[in-house]
This record gives sequence, C-alpha cells and structure tokens, in this order.
Amino acid sequence: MPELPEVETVVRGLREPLVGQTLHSMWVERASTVHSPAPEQFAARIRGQRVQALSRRAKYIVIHLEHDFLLVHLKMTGRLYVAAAGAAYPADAWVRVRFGLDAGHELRFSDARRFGRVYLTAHLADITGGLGPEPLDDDFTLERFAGRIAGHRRPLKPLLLDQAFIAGVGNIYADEALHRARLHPLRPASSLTAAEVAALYTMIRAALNDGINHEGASVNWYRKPDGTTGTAQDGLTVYGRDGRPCLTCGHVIEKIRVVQRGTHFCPVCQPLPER
DNA sequence: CGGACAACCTGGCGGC
DNA sequence: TGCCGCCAGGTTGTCC
Repeated sequence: MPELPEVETVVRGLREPLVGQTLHSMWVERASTVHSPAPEQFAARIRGQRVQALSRRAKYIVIHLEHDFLLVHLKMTGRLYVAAAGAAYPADAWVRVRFGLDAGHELRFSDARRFGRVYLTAHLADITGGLGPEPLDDDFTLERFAGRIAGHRRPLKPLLLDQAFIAGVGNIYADEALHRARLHPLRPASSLTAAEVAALYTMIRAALNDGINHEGASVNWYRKPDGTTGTAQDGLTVYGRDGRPCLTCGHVIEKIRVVQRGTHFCPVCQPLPER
C-alpha cells in the first residue's frame, strides 16, 4: 500500500505537471473525502492559488499553495494524477475529488476504497503535528533513533507502524526492515542490544531507500501518477512471500498476525529468543 | 501506556 | 460458471 516510498514517488511524479499551475475550481464527487474545511469553503479558498511546491510528510502529499497547504492522504487505494483536458484514465471510475488547473487540465484524486482524504490548512502542523521524525532526514541519526527506542517496551512491529514513533513506515516496509535487520517482529524494543538497534536503524532506511529507488511497490493498487507500476515489489524478501523459501537461508517464510496486521518473517533468520 | 478491536470501504480472489 | 465470504491495511476512536 502507499507508504513512504510510494508517496515520495507520487510527489516526484507530480512536480513537473503541477508546480506553477493555478487551481481554478474544485469538484467534490464524494463529500466524505474532504476532511476539512467543508467542501464549499475548501473550494472557495483554493480558487486562484498557484501551486508553488510539492513535498511529502510521512504518507501525506503536501501541495504548497500561496496561502495554504493542500494535503492528500492516499490511505489504501488512493491515486493522484494530472489529467489532460477531456482525457479518460483507468482510475477515473473511482474519482472522488477533482481540481481544475490551467488549460482545462485536472488534478484528479481517485480512491476505490474511499479511505483517502484531502485537507486544506494554513498551518501544516494542524494535520501533521503528531507525527514522528522522518526516517530519511539527515537529522534522523542513529543516536536520535536509539534515544527514541530506549523508552519503549512494545514489540517492534507495532512500534514501527506507529506514525508518532517514526513517520512513513507501513506494513510492507516494516516487515522488510525487520527481516533485513534479522529481528523478530515480536521482539520487545527494550530487549535489543546496541548492535541490534543500529542494524534496525540502518535497515529501515535501506528498505525505504530501495523502495524509492524502485519507484514504489505496486503490490496491488498503487500506481505512479503516470499510471504505471513501480518495481519495488520484485525486490521484497518477506512481504507476501509466506510459504515460499527465505532468500537468505531457504527456510519457509511464515505469516502471523500482529496488531491485526499480516506479518511476514523468517523464523530462522529472525529468531525469537526464549526468556 | 498499550493492546484489542471496530469502523471506514470495496475490489479481488479462493473456495465450493 | 457463478456466488459467497473473506482478505487487504492506514488511521482514528473506543474500551479495557
């Protein structure tokens, strides 16, 4: 599903067609997709504002307008793309919100599952204030990660999925990072040695960077803004590979449920120490 | 604090 | 072939 690498790929793909465009209008096909403010105010406020930049915070796409930030969260099945005037696209069947751009072009937000939301705010922190640090930022150092993990006793899998602990990691990259770091998803955070903390830090970043370099994992719904698939799914070592051999040791990959999430791991490479 | 679980949603797919 | 029912999971909110 869209996690940090997928959202980053969407942001990169939308910069060229979107920056410099002016938002002229907004069509709300599905009111519940508009988080805040209410659709009428939302449409009135964006009208005439030029897109100045695009960035990403956790799994949010952040569109910088002249006086506001327009945020989009893709959740499970959201897709965001710029459509040429009058052109039809495969994801159009699930369009929830459209924004009119220059020369008849449109920014379309499609979302089959209807979990995704759009937000408009003058103060970014109103939406993203509770999020933890960006794992790929330069100031996210090993020391900082070690300091944050020190206070936690929770199992690693739910900790990595907690957006207040670390921003942008979802189910796929959590499983991949834990496998690369050779850590069982149920290991209590407080049980890690300094070397294991360092391995986890390194492998979270490596898994995310690999995902970005392969333009995201198109496990099912995710597509780049141009409609094509990423290739990161071909490099996954555990996610979705339950019942198949571990690429490191050959043992069968297992799948369990942890905090209601499908969790994939190799019981040999990622042992759970008895205690 | 944290874990369990429901809710939000619907396309896709396994099973029969 | 067709239908049923479950599964997928990011996030919020509720309850214990």
